[in-house]
Amino acid sequence: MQRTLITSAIPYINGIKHLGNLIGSQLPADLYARYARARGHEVMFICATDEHGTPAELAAKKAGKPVAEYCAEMWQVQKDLADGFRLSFDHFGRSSSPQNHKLTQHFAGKLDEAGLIEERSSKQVYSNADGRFLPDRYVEGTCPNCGYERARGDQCENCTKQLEPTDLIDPRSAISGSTDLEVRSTKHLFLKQSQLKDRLDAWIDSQDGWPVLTTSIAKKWLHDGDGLQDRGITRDLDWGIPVMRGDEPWPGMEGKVFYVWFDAPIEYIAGTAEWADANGGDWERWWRKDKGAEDVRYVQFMGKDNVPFHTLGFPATLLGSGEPWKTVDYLKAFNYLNYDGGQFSTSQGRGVFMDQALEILPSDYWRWWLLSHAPENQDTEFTWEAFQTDVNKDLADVLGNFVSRVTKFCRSKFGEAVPEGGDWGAAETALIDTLTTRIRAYERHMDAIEIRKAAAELRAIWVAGNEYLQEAAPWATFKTDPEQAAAQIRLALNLIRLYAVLSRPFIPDAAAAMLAGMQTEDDAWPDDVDAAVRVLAPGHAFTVPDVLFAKIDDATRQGWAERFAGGRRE
RNA sequence: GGCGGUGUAGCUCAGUUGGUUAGAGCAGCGGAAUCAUAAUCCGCGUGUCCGGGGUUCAAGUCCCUGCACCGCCA
Repeated sequence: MQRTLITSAIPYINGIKHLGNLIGSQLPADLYARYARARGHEVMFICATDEHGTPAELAAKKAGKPVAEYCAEMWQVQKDLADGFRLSFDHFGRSSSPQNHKLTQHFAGKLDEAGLIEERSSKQVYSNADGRFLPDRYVEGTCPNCGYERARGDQCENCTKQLEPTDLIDPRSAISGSTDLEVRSTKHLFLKQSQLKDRLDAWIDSQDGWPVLTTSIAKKWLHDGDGLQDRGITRDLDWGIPVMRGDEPWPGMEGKVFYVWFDAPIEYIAGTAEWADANGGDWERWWRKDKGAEDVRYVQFMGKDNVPFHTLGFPATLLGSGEPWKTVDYLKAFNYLNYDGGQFSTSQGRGVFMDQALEILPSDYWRWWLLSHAPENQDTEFTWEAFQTDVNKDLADVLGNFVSRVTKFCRSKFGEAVPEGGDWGAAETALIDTLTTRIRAYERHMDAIEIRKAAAELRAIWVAGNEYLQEAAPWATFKTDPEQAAAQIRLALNLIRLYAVLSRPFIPDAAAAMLAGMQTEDDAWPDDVDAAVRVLAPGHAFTVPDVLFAKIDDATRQGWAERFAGGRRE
């Protein structure tokens, strides 16, 4: 049995994600996971929340809660939304889990053993009023270059000049506004990625068929300027994974935690360990090549902004450890989804967020539109007009109406059971040939994770059913040859089951409703299409399903467009 | 500023290693059908493939250059 490990980039704990985030990793990962399962793969699909770092601390403070409590609550919120979108994770973990603490500390220890960790001193701004070190971006002040008064310590947003916090004039804490700041010396651990440059380069070269978007980003970071830079992997914060060398204390690092970007990808592994602890499974056979993971195919999904960390940062951790960890085999990166002529904006509340989306429509509408327009090759535009016409046409008219016309016609002429009698002829053979060709193409596109092409093929498969009905015209043949009409409608009823199986990765709820209507649990993949359209035998009872997809009318669409134009209130 | 990406039909997008009259869906126009969520099916595209050079027997597809938009810069 083919084994497939799938991870989606883990969403940050701070707040509800918008549809652009959803289509950038979690949703396509779910599509692939569902497809792989349908094809009989053994699948492990892992996602989690990314919980550490200063933004989480500040969000908790704003909410007036301890950070651990805040994260626990927000994890539940994100978990519920993931369920609402039918994201079929085998486990939705937390980067703050004990399993991740242990693994992150383990990796740090191994990297140190390999001579890849170096302690370095640096100067950093300390805020006496806040009682903490301030990350560069949380120091504000006047830009020495352009005089902008709200420049951040890493960069001036006004003139884009790269800055050091100590460059700022009249610096203050962005957290409290306090000007009681001082520069203190502090020690941090650095991962000497520069020493791994050639190994990473060779590793990337050895990958077959990676998307251009992926390799070009990775290569740029490897070769641009001075090449791959060493990276600080610790921070002076309270909230995070305490710095330890495996199980041992790390002298000089007391009170410090690992940087969120170091521990976050390790959560892919730790999340699998969380799954194993909860379900009694074995996580190492997914991740350790010496313990059974040699035959695993590992596929990652992420937005393009995440590519450097997955092609270089995380592999540096895995390869540098000197242990036989499973590394990614195929990495699928996405561009951005824009919203009605601009960007989705979390800060401005512009666009549709996951909770709002589920409030106004069932998840299948969103899943279908987003996946069939996935920003695979370039940024893609979401407009309400396009969403309305596409969803109405594809889901309500082409697919939903097909189910209606077939089941209702049968009910009125033959009753609610698959009719018997009659024979199939040239038209039926031609349809089965067409479907076979298209289903094989659909499989190729899904195997290659070419999502838009797969969606287009699936739609064409739906259309083929309508074409057949139009040509066969059972409503006409019924008048002259009821037996032939019975044979025709028998095939059409079987198409509903077939469509449910094929469509389930995209629209799981509608697919379930279709199978329920056909009163069958046979969801076998149609390796043999001719056999697949004979599963529902004469006499098999069915029910007419409710309308699968209600249409979106113009007034409703306009209302949504106005409601989501901006200014979401938290 | 540096780097990267994008620019193809009214709209959203496909166009493999350069090779027959540049494609799909939607929208639009015309027709057929009437089982169905006024839902379906068929037919219809003379598009400076952003502009300008160049390589080639042949370029949307390669090279140079200009323009526009977008992103990234740890």
